[in-house]
Amino acid sequence: MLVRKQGYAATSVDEICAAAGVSKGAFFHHFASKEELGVAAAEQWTVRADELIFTLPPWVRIEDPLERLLAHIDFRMFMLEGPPEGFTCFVGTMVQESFASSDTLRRASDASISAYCERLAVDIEAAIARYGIRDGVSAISLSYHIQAVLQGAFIIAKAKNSPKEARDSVLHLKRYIKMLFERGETE
Amino acid sequence: MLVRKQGYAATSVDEICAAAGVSKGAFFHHFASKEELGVAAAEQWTVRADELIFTLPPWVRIEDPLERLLAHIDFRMFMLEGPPEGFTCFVGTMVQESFASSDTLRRASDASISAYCERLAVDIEAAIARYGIRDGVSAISLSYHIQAVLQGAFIIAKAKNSPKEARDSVLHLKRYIKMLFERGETE
DNA sequence: GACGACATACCGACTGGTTGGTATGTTTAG
DNA sequence: CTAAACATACCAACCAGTCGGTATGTCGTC
Repeated sequence: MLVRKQGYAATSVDEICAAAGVSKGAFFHHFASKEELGVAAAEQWTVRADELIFTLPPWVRIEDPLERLLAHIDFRMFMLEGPPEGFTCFVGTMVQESFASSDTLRRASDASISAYCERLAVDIEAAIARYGIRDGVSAISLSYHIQAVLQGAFIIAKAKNSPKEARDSVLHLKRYIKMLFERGETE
Repeated sequence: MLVRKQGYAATSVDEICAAAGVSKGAFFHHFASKEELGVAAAEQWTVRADELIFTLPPWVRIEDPLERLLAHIDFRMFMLEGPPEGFTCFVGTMVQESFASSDTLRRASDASISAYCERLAVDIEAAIARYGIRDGVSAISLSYHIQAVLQGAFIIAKAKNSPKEARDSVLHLKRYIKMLFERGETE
């Protein structure tokens, strides 16, 4: 999607229509406003991201939940190579633009991010159940932390116009997760 | 600054002029374009952030570099309370909007972020020299990781409209740093 | 199966307002 | 007197959103 590359505000309805090959009349027939498109796009993004990350890749069938989690991190790190429109999180970008101007868009973005984090927390929970974890860290808070590191890595990668520093940051995340699970007490 | 709250694209030159109490003529007398204002704002942000984080707070005079680093993390976490315009990183937000449309703005944002990270790396380097660190982690890469976690935490806080998850993420970062330095081999 | 009544999908010219930027005039300081 | 600092009025381009119109069903009724 164009909006993913350019941002929500920077992409006009005319551009969207031209790229999608539809008329402006058709656009406003299906969406009452540009904002409504943003909400729909966020919902679709939730579905697509879930597929792309939790369904399609082969490593999602790794049995060991901790190994699966680490493979997940590796996968996200691998995505940092290549152009920003390949790794950028659509809702992460949109929420920064819209949280001040549109609560509707903010909520839609939040819903998408939360859905991802809650899905990821399931795997983390399984890993904790099997291996235990240090300091009684909760699955959901670690999940949000992973999300935060990734979002931050995207920003660094865009600013640097290079994936190097971002990749290193995700490596730090991976090391942290390993450390949390090694010697973690099973309760 | 208004741009910090609303974002670069979402803030018009007229608004900026009204808020600053100057006429549009005066604005374009000082800046050739809106983009040039963005660059100047990024430069000013570098200075202000350095003061706000590395000069003014009392804890910058803590002698132990590791304790100082951890106090720094606590400080950033504390900033997450309160409204977004209080904790938001101006250049972090701007780079997301502009990296696709203006390389000039992207470079200006990068310069600001890099300046912060390099300054922080000095403290980290001192901590490593005194205590050693696990896995031969480099000061500058840890510095960028800290930056990434903070930027990511800002996004989460904005999406959730609450600092809770973001605060927890920074706590994870703090735990990670502690773990890196505990039992680190001094070379 | 023929007919009108109504609904849905779609088109693209148009509008009112906003945008970044300019042209031109006025004030102020050295 | 001059040049920089500022103000005012203005512009063309662009923006999201509207509106009258058309083409294509798809019902119910006789």
